[in-house]
Amino acid sequence: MEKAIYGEIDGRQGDQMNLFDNLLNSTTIFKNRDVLRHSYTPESLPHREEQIQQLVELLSPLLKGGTPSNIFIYGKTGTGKTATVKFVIKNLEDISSKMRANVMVLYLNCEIIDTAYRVLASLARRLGKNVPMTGWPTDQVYEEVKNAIESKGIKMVIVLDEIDKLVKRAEEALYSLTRINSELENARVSLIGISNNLKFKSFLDARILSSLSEEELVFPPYNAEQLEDILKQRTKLAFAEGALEDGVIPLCSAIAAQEHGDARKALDLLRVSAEIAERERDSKVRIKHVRKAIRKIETDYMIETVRTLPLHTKILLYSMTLLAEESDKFTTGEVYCVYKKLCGKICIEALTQRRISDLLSELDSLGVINSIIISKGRYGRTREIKIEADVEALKKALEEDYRLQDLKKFEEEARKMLKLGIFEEQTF
DNA sequence: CCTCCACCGGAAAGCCGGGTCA
DNA sequence: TGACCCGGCTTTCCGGTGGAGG
Repeated sequence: MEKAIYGEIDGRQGDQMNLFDNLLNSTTIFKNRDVLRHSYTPESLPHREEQIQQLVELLSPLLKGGTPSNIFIYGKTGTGKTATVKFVIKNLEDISSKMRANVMVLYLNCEIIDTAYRVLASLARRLGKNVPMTGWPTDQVYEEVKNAIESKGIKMVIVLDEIDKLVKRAEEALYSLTRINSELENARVSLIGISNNLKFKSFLDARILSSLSEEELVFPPYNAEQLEDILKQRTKLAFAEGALEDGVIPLCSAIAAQEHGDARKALDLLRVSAEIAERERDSKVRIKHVRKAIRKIETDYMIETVRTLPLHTKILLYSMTLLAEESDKFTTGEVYCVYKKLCGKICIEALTQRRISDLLSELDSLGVINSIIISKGRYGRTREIKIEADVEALKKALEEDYRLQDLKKFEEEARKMLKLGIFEEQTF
């Protein structure tokens, strides 16, 4: 990528060009790329009419002086939960300010606001109270919030997005929020919990759960045609006329539909495809760009998982990249030998082979490597391993870890040893 | 048909950091 | 504050095994 950009600039050194001219001049494909981002809330949500209607009905008591039930929303990622809720909330706020209904809505993403204190403090701030970011006892903030709601006599709707993130850190905050109504005289609080993890229900205290999920809404995954509609809708806003080759949208939709009907994936795929097309100075997004995008997203994802792997797994992977230079298949024993030597070189205690065997299984299920158990008769039974991911990209990701820096120095030596087959013997 | 290799993978116990409770 | 517990990671121990070679 970098090379390509520099290359082109070198070639045109004569002209007085700004570094960004290249990119600025070639934006014929995109009209507005923000439309494809996750944060964008569209004007309408195709194929979510039913859920919108249900949500509206559940919330309608707010405008008639009643109290809506607490609502629990469940659906996999990219099924439009957040978008739908935000969409409905916005309408609710608009109409309630028009009707002068005393309704206040607070949207919280629990991935960011992930402790009891922060939840309560955000609430307090939304209510105009001046609560410091840290410092106060949590129950004091709770009192503050309760009093503020009570004195204003408002109907409050609190949306807790990614509520599963709260359970571990702030279950008691959830508990007190579900019970707050019993302490209020002339104000009401309703909760909307959003989660993409259904198992989360089983972790939750039964009392919280029953109060939280008085009403439940399920968001099913989108199918390919539905995804197509969504992409078409966004395409109109995001791209210039005729910037997409025929078949691009169906392909993106089909791929995303295979993977759990995730609209977010579909949009990402389309955006990345377009970015590749743009970089290649093509006037249109073509099927081949989508194919490239699929691979790019795959490797990016793989790199990200590799980055977050624990140290020993990284060393293990590094050993395998070395072995992969010699042949594309190798066995547990070979990997373990190299791994052990590498550990010795950087003064790290090696794990046992038993553990390595487990780590290999984990890498297998992550899809970084592919291993099958075969029998070589007299020569034993073992895993036959090959690296599934792009080895170069993998190596690059591994070398980012400062703890593996020293292994590079050892690389040449290791190669020679591999060629000579010295790796069978014990180390030190 | 039997042997025996080189590892698989289950069970159980140990270690460690963090959280809880009196 | 220290005793205690919990869960994740790791080691120890060990029985199990498909099939090439005898």
